[in-house]
Amino acid sequence: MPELPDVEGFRRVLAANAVGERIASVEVLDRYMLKGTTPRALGEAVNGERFGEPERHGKWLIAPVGKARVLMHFGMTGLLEWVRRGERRHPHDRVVFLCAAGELVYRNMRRFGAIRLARDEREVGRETGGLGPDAQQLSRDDFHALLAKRRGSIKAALMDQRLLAGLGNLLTDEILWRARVNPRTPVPELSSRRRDRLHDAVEACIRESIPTGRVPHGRDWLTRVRDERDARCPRCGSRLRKATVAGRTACWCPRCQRA
DNA sequence: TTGCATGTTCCGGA
DNA sequence: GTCCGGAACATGCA
Repeated sequence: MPELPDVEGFRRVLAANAVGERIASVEVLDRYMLKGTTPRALGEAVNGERFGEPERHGKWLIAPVGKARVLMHFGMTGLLEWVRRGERRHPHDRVVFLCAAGELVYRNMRRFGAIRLARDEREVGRETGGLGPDAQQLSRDDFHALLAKRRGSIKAALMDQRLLAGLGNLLTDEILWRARVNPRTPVPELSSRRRDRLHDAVEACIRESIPTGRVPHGRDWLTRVRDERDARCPRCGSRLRKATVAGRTACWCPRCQRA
């Protein structure tokens, strides 16, 4: 699941239910999910403290708890849920924050991803590992500046979290399809006008994904059709192409997005 | 049984 | 230093 819109949805789950709640204790069902910390250190940092207003940077959810920050990454199959106290555990529940009003559950089937702990605001950047600016609030000028130093394919650039944070495989394909840019295009070959179009597409795709809390399966989205066996372009009806680009399965329209 | 999956990291090579 | 491909990580599903 988790790309920027999904994590934004998890942020809302936390904001709507857990903010102001005091953490009685943390249940670490799978300590493998904890990276750079231990169940004990996590407990000592958060027990008795209250959740503050959560933030998101790229695919990371940042939950203030007292002075500390609990950092959550969801890998490919993670999610966050608010459940009633004493609710039966799901087999993939990994870490649970117990509060009086309910329980905040970090679930993750494949166990990619991590929960990290920053002792204060300053440690957040180090723990999340040098992320670029969040893709949701990236000005046109900043977008141009980022691409200016880039040489590889545009698909690789958009997915590079150190360049800009939040875009994954699905969202990147949507953006390229909307902007009518072939995923293999080397960044230096992109005209200024096409870079503008890409920036417009980044903004539009994110804006339209946020309310859903996922990459939409709407009428004019590749995501709706990309997994079909005879997938066709929602715009022109051409047969969609699939191939590995920048290490991931890219999906694009050979007619709308000519090389 | 094999291949693939919405993520990240590490390694070798160009 | 940059960039890419491939493998690895862990798990479930078609």
